[in-house]
Amino acid sequence: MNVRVRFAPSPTGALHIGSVRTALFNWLYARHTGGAFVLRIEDTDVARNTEQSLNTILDGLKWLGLDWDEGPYFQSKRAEIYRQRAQQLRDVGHAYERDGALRFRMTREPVVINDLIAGPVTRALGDREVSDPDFVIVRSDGTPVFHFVNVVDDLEMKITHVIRGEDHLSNTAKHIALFRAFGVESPAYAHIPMILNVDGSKMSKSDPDPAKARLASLTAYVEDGYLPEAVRNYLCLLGWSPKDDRQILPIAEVIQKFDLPQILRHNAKFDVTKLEWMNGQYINALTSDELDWRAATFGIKCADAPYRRAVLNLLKGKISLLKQLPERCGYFFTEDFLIDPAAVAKSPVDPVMLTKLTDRYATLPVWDAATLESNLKALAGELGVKTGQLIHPCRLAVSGQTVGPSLYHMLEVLGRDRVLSRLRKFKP
RNA sequence: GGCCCCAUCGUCUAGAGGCCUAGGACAUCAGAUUCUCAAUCUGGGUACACGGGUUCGAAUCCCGUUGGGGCCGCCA
Repeated sequence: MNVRVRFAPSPTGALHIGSVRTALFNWLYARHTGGAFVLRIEDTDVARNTEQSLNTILDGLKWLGLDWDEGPYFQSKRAEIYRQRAQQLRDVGHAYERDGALRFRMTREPVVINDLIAGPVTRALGDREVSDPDFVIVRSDGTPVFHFVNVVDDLEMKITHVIRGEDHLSNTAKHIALFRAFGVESPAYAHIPMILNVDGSKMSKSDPDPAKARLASLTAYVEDGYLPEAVRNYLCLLGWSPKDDRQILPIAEVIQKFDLPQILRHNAKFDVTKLEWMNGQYINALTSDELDWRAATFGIKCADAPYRRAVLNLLKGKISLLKQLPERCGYFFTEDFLIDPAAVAKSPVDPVMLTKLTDRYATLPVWDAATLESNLKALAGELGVKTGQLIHPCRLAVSGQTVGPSLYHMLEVLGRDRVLSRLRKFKP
């Protein structure tokens, strides 16, 4: 069978992280089967749609590397198709008008949904549905409703597998009834469980808690300096597993192993802490080139490219988010860096010793980490002090902080001129 | 209220009746190491929701309870 799947978001604000996972699973399944990944924009609710949020969707998918094979199709441009399909339902007696709206004559019998993930589900009518099982498919203003256009498009676009959030599982009975009314078989369904906040609440873009609301949008991860590969990898592991003990997986391997029946049936909680760890792993694995251009988007700009790269290389093992870069490496790029008062209080500086270190460093024939280390240690020995008594003040003088990369490597990268001038200028 | 889905460490998961005194990862705690730690390494603690069955044997199968989630719109 020629697999055709689709991602069908509605352009209302930011792209929800749960939608992103739905898109990812659709994409994975398409790539796994060699099928087509179709992008369809469900913009039938004119009042809520914006042009900007369409771009948010497209940019988000591109950022994650989820390329689509067809579309985007816009429901707002397919009115004629819906009009004809509505007429078809009228003709076969499955739709009737009431109060100016067109209603679908829904089956009263329980509907069996053979879900690829949840298994066979028998959906009976609820109490409120029993009293009025039929539902509106075209509003009195003539615009079609979600359940209707969703089914019509899946039919017209020859979608073979509908992979979507579990929030649609109950609605699927309506969709299957609609397909039957059209006289065709419904596509296969795969309802993937939801992702929730760690506290079990729903991830909502409009959560009253701003921190939680932020976590629900893909934008937050882009802004915070997550790598798309890391976000994608983390999302793959929410409800799916390679079944060995690895966490970091090349996407090609996920594509090869991914399949619908092994998707877990229970909801997953979104643990941003683990994602951040994973992001650190991905950052650390970045090549110098990749890190360089990504850092540029986080404000790391310095005309001296070799120096800039050396700095980034030094820092990359110590950060887990790209947005940490400016604060962690600011002192590499300016002489006007801040001397942290707390750091001064923490490690008292003996100016005499610092001067001796400066003098010794000034005479070094070569300037590399090994030489800097051996000389500092030798001086500490001559002065009868612990290396730490030279190291900490030195770190403070050249960086203004108590934490940072290995001192000798840091000095090597900073270079002789910067180091000596900072040591001479420093006043505790 | 009705209908539907689900239930292994705090979190993501491995586990498809004996290999489980339940494995891995994140987090956490302790120790080690280096000049610092937000790095690295080592080690520890922590889970089969509960109650009934079925079976020689159940985390794994069945039923119930409890708990969580979803849907019942002229929103998507």
